Amino acid sequence: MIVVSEKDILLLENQLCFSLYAVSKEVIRLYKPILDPHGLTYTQYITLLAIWGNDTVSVKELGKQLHLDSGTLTPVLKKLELQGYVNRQRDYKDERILLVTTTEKGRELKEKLAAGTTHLACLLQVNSIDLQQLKKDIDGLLRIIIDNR
Amino acid sequence: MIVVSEKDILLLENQLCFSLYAVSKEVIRLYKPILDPHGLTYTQYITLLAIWGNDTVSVKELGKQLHLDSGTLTPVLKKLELQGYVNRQRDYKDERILLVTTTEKGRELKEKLAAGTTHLACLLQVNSIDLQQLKKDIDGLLRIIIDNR
DNA sequence: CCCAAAAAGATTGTGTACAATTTAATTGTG
DNA sequence: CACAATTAAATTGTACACAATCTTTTTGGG
Repeated sequence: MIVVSEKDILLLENQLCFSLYAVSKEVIRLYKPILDPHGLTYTQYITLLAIWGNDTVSVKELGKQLHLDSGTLTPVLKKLELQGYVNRQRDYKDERILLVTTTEKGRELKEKLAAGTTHLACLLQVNSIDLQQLKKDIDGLLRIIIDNR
Repeated sequence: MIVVSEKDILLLENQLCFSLYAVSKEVIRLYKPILDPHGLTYTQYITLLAIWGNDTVSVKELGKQLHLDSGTLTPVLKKLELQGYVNRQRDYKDERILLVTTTEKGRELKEKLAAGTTHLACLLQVNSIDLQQLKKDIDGLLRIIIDNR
């Protein structure tokens, strides 16, 4: 086992946090050419992913799944509505709750995006890293952090 | 080997990109209580890490190490200078280049932060994940992405 | 039933990120 | 040497991300 000495802890290249930060941004960058033609940002994209994974979903539940709050989601959802990809309407049983659903145009977009993202997955998969295992490890770390807070 | 079917690719929970995005934000959140008392943001923190790792460094080289451009770095560096943690001055041999160095106050801050971040590392290390290996895998992925662009 | 507390979004303000453009300095080529 | 091309930062504009606050609606205890 390699131990990082006290002295070296504060080196950028020894920081797991920075590796995560950097790779996250680079992966988001990979999505840009796929999303741009549809006028989508990455945040809009993952928001749509979450919406597609739920028949009907509240902003609060979306925020929980996406690790985002209403301050971020409200403008994103308004934009997606403006683009015609989602519907926003209050729950008639509880007017505090805003329910979000996908539209027909949103469903069509989902079909179109499947091809591009499959291509992206292949681009990475040709290489030697086990992405499935990597994702499991990252999700494990995520769980530990969330359970400890 | 588990294969994700075409149909399930566009599920949020199957997206490696989202796991990276989420865990990166959560790890940054962990740093907040450590950085806040010093009036530092996470971006300022990693920028300082990079500066501490170099005697003298240009904005361009900082950007390369941090995966950030001058649009992000210029205001961050100005703030760090205002707080007294770094010096900014043009290279007398080439006035286009801005050279950044740490100050005595910056070096003192480094000492103070070492304790907090060691604590943070321990908080995660008690658990079952091999963070060293995880970092290696993430850095491997980062390398592949960068080499392919 | 009434009203304080809680809950869900929306809003506001600050600080990134990053693309695109601008400015100033330097380099390379005729 | 002159000047176009290149380079390094800074600036501008847009879109998050998140803390803090505000508004509206609902809930729960007396």
